[in-house]
Amino acid sequence: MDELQSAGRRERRAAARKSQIIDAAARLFAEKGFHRTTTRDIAEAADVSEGTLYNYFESKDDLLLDIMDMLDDLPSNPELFNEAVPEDAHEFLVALMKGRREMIDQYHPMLQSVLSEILVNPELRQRYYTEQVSPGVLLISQHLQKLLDKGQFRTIHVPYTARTLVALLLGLYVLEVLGDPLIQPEWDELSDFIASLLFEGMIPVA
Amino acid sequence: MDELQSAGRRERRAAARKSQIIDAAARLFAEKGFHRTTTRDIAEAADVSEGTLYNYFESKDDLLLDIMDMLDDLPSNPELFNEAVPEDAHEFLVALMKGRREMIDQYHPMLQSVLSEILVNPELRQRYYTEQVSPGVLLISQHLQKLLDKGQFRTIHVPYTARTLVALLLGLYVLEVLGDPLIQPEWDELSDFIASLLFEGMIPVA
Amino acid sequence: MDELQSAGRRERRAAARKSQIIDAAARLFAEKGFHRTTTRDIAEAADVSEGTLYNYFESKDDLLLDIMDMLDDLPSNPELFNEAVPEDAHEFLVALMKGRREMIDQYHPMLQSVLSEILVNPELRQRYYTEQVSPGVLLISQHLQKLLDKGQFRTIHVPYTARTLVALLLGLYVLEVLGDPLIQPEWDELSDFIASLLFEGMIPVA
Amino acid sequence: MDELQSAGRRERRAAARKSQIIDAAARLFAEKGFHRTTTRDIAEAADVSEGTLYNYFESKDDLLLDIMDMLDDLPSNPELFNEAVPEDAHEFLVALMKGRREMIDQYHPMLQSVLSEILVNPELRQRYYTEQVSPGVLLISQHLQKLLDKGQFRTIHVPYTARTLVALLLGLYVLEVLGDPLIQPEWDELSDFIASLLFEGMIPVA
DNA sequence: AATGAATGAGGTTTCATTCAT
DNA sequence: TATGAATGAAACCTCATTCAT
Repeated sequence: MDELQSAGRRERRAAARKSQIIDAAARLFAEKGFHRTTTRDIAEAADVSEGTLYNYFESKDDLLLDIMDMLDDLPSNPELFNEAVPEDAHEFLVALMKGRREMIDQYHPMLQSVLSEILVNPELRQRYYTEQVSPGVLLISQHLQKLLDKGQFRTIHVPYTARTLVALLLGLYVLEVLGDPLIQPEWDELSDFIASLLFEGMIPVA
Repeated sequence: MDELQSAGRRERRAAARKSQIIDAAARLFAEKGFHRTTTRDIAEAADVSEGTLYNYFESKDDLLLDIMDMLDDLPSNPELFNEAVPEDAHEFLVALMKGRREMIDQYHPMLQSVLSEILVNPELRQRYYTEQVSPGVLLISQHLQKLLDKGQFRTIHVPYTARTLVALLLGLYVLEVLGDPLIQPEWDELSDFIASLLFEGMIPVA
Repeated sequence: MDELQSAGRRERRAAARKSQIIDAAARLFAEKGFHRTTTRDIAEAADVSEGTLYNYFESKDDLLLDIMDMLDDLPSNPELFNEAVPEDAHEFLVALMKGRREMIDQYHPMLQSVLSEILVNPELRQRYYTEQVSPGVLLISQHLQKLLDKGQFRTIHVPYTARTLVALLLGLYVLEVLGDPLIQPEWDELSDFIASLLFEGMIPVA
Repeated sequence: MDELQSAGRRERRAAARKSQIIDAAARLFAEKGFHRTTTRDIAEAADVSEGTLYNYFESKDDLLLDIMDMLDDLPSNPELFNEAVPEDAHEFLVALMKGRREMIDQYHPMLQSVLSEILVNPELRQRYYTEQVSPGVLLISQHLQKLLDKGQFRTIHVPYTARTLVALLLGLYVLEVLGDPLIQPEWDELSDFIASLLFEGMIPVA
């Protein structure tokens, strides 16, 4: 039992180290990009030696993959969808964006660092699409279908709508990263506005 | 006149070389990313020596900046907006997306290579926001205002709407880059769908 | 105490490495000049890898500056002057030249490598003048003044005399470097000769 | 005769070009050193194209050798010695230094650029010693001998004296190059002082 | 004879990774 | 397990030289 305990402690310590390193790395990757961040930078930011990095990660590339893994395991998204399925369509979209906001706030460095590399690394790209985007589209599609079944929408093309929503979320994030001063501070208002835009349309009523 | 001629020819040759190099570089940057592309790669792809690269560009970074400059000078966007202002709001959005499609098709490598770096290079990011995103938002805002004045819309929040549209365009592009198989082939249908979504809304007509 | 010991050992090893590299570099610089010596040459001569050079020196230029720093810290010169002030003027000059000889013998590669660059590098030149030449002139001036006060000389122009001596020492070194076969082997005789030349003059005694 | 004339003109033009290039090169070599001066720098300073350099010089190294050749052909030194042999020893030294001054003033860039390289290039070094230093020492020795024969000196060791003088001249030049503010402006006074120092000595008369 | 674009060898420097302590 | 000095491959870039015009 002593062994088990110490083994457990060791594991916890190891996990803590790992996340300490990942946090530091993700922050730096987001700030300066994966390639402009040296392993020395990471080691210093994580307050370990360079050698130690390699006790926890096979390589610098591996570190990035582990950051992606973390994003896979995020509880936020699935939970949001599985637990509370708002009856109201407007509420659904607002909730979707609220969840998105929380995710961004919490994992912004990871998201940004990963997104940049994904755009130019075919391997990562495919993995990200398969593990993140595609499931996201599917999940939204299912919800849309449910809402459709409940008669909340006029007949719409579900795959198109799902992609429109995903694109919108992605695009807002990119716009925010690019420095648009409006997105982050007015997220709630924007959510509300977009929801009404999408559901009520822009055309003047009669 | 002989001198003028040969000077003109030389200039044209130089410009041709420059664009030959830029094309090769942009393609490689899009494929493997800026940092995984070596100057040797670029030289080989452009069928010149590495030394020659530096007769036309100060540095590898400068090459990326020059690619950005090219995007600034794109005629497509301004033209689209200045010439034909569709009376109809639906037409407007469809035209907007058509123009976007053409731009992507023609400059895809440049866009992709630049976007990746922008996300993690504060300097580039600000420049891109100032020179591309911000003017884009403004242009769309003005058009929306015109259409609003003509009574084509119910009262909407113009800055929010403009950002929604820009985010949508950006997001669709990112989604396409990430490998979504639906975006590019069904762009026209998607355009039409999005237009009707935004204008008529999703709510079933009473 | 264990830590202190290992820290001390590490420091000593680092200092040893540094001087091992500096020695190799100075030798090569003296042989072939700073610019014809590659970092690879230095690495090989110092029996380390090229990468290791950069763990100890910021750049190749920095290596040269560090060689200059070493010359600043030479104990020989100050000691010579501070300790034994020969009463006799003749003895003074002979001692001066003896000290010079020892310095040359010990630091010849450093001196030669530095001198060549100094001649064509304004920045280095100024630094060398300020840190080496000027203090040297001052020191000699002070000694001359003392000897003058003691009535060992007829009235002379101290600044001119100091410069004459410094120029003579510099010139003899250059002459030796240029390959004059007489300077180095007959240094002692030459010292004696120069001393008597300067003090007794060339004119036949009435 | 027409041909001869044009051939002559061509030759003169070619010689002019050559000296135009040499002047520019020597100036730059003196300013920044041989190795920090690029062929492009030289071409620009000489107002020709880089290609043209190679119509007049085999290589950049060759350019330096040609600068050395120029120094060989200097009329000043031989003339000084051959023509006026001052009867008076004091006058002799003053004249020697005056000639030296003129040579420095006129050929300073060449001298400085060549000297720096000589210090670290064994081949150049030997050539310079053989062609410049050694003959200089010899010439001075002969004059000293003549003066000695005339009874102007007490018995001195001629080779040592000659080297002392050459070292002094060399050293003063180096001191000047290093930035000593006194040498160049007070050259005449210094000459006079050194002459009296060497001939009358420093010892107080009786 | 003059040009200057093209070349490519070779230089300095960086940095991910290893390994002895 | 943690360290950090050592490594060396490979990157970017320079520049003397060539050659078609």
